[in-house]
Amino acid sequence: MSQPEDSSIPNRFDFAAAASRISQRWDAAGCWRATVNPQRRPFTIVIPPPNVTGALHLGHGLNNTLQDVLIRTRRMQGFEALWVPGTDHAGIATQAVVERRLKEQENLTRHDLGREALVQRIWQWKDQYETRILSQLKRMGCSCDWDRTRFTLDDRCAAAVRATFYDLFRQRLIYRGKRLVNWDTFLQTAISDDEVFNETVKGNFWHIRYRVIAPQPGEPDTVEIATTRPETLLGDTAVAVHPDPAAALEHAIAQLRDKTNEAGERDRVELNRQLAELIARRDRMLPGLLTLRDMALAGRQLILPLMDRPIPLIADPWAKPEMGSGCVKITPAHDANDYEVGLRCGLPMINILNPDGTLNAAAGPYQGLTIKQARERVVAELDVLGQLGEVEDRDIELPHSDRSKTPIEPLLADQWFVKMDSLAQSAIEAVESERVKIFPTRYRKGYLDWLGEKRDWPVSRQLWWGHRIPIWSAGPMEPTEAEQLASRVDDLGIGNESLTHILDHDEAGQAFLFVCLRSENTDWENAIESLGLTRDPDVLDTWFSSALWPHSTLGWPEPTSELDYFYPTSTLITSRDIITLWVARMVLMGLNNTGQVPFDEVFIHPKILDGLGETMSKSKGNGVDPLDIIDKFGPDALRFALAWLATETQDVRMPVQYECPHCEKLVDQTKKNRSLPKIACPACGKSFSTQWAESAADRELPRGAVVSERFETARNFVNKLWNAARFTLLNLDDFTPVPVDRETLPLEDRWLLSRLSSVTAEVTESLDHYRYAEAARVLYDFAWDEFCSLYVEMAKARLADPVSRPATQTIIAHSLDQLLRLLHPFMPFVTEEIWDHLGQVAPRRGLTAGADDPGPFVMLAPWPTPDAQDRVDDTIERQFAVFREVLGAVRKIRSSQNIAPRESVPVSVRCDAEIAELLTPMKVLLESLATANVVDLGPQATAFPTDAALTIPAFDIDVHVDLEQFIDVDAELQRLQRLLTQVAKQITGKQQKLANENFVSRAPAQVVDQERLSLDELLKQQTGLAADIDKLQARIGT
RNA sequence: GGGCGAUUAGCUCAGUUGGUUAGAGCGCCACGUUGACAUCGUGGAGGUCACAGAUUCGAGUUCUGUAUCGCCCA
Repeated sequence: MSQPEDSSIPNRFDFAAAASRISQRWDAAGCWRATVNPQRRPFTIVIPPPNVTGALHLGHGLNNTLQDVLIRTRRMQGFEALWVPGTDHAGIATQAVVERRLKEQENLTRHDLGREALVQRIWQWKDQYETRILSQLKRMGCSCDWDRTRFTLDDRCAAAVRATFYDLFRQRLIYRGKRLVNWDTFLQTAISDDEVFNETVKGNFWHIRYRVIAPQPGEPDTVEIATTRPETLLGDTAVAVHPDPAAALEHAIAQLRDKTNEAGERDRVELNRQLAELIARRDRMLPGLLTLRDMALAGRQLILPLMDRPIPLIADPWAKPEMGSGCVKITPAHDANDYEVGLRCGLPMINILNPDGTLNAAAGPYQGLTIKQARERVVAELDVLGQLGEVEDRDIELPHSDRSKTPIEPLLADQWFVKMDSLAQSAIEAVESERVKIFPTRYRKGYLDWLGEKRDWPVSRQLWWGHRIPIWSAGPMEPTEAEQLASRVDDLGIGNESLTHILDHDEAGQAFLFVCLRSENTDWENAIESLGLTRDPDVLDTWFSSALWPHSTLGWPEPTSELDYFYPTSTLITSRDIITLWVARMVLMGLNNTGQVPFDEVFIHPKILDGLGETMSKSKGNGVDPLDIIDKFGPDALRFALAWLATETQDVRMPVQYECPHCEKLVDQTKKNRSLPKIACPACGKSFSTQWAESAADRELPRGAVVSERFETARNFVNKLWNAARFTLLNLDDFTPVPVDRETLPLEDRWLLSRLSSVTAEVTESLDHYRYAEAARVLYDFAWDEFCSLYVEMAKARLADPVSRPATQTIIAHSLDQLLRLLHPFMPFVTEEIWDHLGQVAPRRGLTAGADDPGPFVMLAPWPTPDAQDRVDDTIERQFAVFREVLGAVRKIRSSQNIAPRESVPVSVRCDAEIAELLTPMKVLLESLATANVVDLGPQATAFPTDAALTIPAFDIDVHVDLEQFIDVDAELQRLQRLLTQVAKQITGKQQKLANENFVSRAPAQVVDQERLSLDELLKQQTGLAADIDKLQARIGT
């Protein structure tokens, strides 16, 4: 054996140096590049484009690791594998971030800057973070086709957006309408329902009396309502009472009664009390409510306080007789429910708000006030008038903008909508028919339910950052005037492939002309504007462009060869929170634009939570930068750990610590410190910086690495692989592949090849079904417990023997080669680095005659397939299972006796003839791995005079160790007693089971037999143990 | 209020169709360092599988209910 000498291979994998070197090699060779290649089957993934609001965190780390594992596997499997990278402009989020900084750092608003300058600023921000994000992905090893990097606001995406908008507009699937939107008064834009969160705040419930105009005898002269937003009464257009209060109350009572009957003992008291109260309420209030109902039907009107405007008393089921006074004020322009009432009853809708949240002219004397000021004045003046009733304190669920964190005002506004009816239906059918398969399948329901509501999609955003809506409009005007204008637009001669328009009318009969242009063209735009049309100032919802991502990135609407070849894409890998916002919309837009689904499969992966169980997010500051982990543990450890954790049902909890760069103490990340730019170490008192450091002073501090013990396992695994490879490489210095005759190979070689086949099949199968964690576990266990701990150990002796050395080298080189391929998708850097070294000492390797040239990159090497020759050999795998049991038994006895590792012990193994035959050729292995001397093996083997024994009941084997030289009687007695207790417990259990008539008669005979057999074995074991104990005690006695 | 998921060792998580003694990593204990690896090796301790019922010869696994936590929707 050539002595493994001090070589150039270090005993730790220097991932920092290797990673950049390997990345450069991949880049130079274009390993990640995909081209239209009819010789191969395509496999395509589009990245869920990270938004450019900020840098990536571990959630993205997981998402992109899983994509890269898949794309690397498919590439090795011979597919033309394309992974399209890119980023998302994230309209409102990015603009909000930039605006916030503008305010903080320069005390300027976007209006101070103007549209063009603000957009300029946002582009700068985008450039900075796009660079950051792409470099994060590259350092993680993501094998995207970087030449195809896209941005949702780039020219190609813009062309796709324009073409889509034009098409939908022409199909009348885009329309303009007045809708109640969530108005963010801070950002001055409408935001979608998905960007709203509810927060409970302390507020009041004001009771207000409205006077009745000309009440008839027996009728009240005021009607009381209650509201949490008294200032909105300025926009009231009605007060409602329930049309059938008696029935409504009976219904409420019946419901409560049912609930009471079903409730448990504990809740019943409270429910009964509520029930009594409700019945009392009915008795007390019903006559009054009936009167009010009749008044409404008779057309009675009220005087709106402060505005002195008559408004009708109406009958509408929105008024709940079981709540408050039973009457409710109706403000259709500022409340979603009231809006519905307004539509039902044909009420006027009076908008009292300006975009900035101050009141407008419709609020009369209150014009110009903020909402808060108006509220105070309205309440004060009502009080003076004597129309203010009770004022209650109350917790109120108030919608807030997720973007500005300020309260939302519901506001009636002109918006563009996408009509969802047929589009949503197509996306529903795509999933129901399994043209798009969603994994895990439980996520189908949410997708289908959401689409099933078919709510029209408001796509206008009152922002400056985004795809500007390609609509020019004129109006209101007389219909004839509009028609004339339309024909003048036609006369521009742009052609109806590029320009389309519609005429619309409002309730008052006034006309509007809307012109849509299919592509960007300054001349046409100028011509249209010279006719007096003006361009819509709004931009489109970000998701509009994201919805096109799978086809726009491949060139649509141009009929590119890429689109033809790579589309539909194969798999989309994303996280569950955007199934509706994004996945559903991609499906329906893909179908509309291309007639095909955008992807065949969707895999939804778990989320990474912080140590407190909260999702990581940029705004919370608990996001861990993957680069921190890479710096500390290496990119392979990051990836392997994330894949290892990505099981199907559980989100991943990831407690992290900062490592103080001064004293190396770990500081837990907490709610308090997680968003600070610098942290003072509680141990040594010195400060260090975090990823949030911005000021020059903070940046000068040494950086505190973010660590988590959850990456250590993977880091250690990388190192284990590295060292197993190092051992192999050091033993291949004189290597030339030799032909291998499988039939005559030593047992351990055949075992390893069989295991390699099993593992290949398991890993391939797991990855095909997105079971990343399972694949990672199988590889980890195989590489560590079987390849390293067993095979490498067994190979040591054979490598030392010149006769067996060449064949052993051939097998170990081949096995390492295969293992590297299987691990490559998870750990691309360390495997590529080892591959390079392996290529130098074993440029040709493998088991076929003459061996193969495996090529310069494992990244491009063919994925292993278990072929017929390497078939799984169950007999050998069982044989090794027996062997490992025997090995473990010897080691356990040694350990319990504290026998020094170097001391060889005599061993005798009693077993049946068949097992003896299996184990005999493995005697040498047993002796070397257990430091033992096997003196007897077979049915005739017996105990030693001074003996320690362990029974392996599953195989009916007794392992004896001669303790003559080593006996520690007390230790041995202790061990035996412990065993005896365990065995006795099991015996009792089995005896009870077998005494059970039901079990014996009803369980399958096979199971019963097995129980009998194992009871017999246990009893034998018990007898043996008792005898051993007696013997030892006798020994003490003598 | 509706939907989905979770609850297994001190911590973070596996556990396939119900069937021997419920596993892993980390942490803990004991022993071990002259050659691949201390980012290591060998062995050990540690679990009423959230709780209560039901089905079954047999339940971590199936069903029902309860509690707690998380996410989504209203």
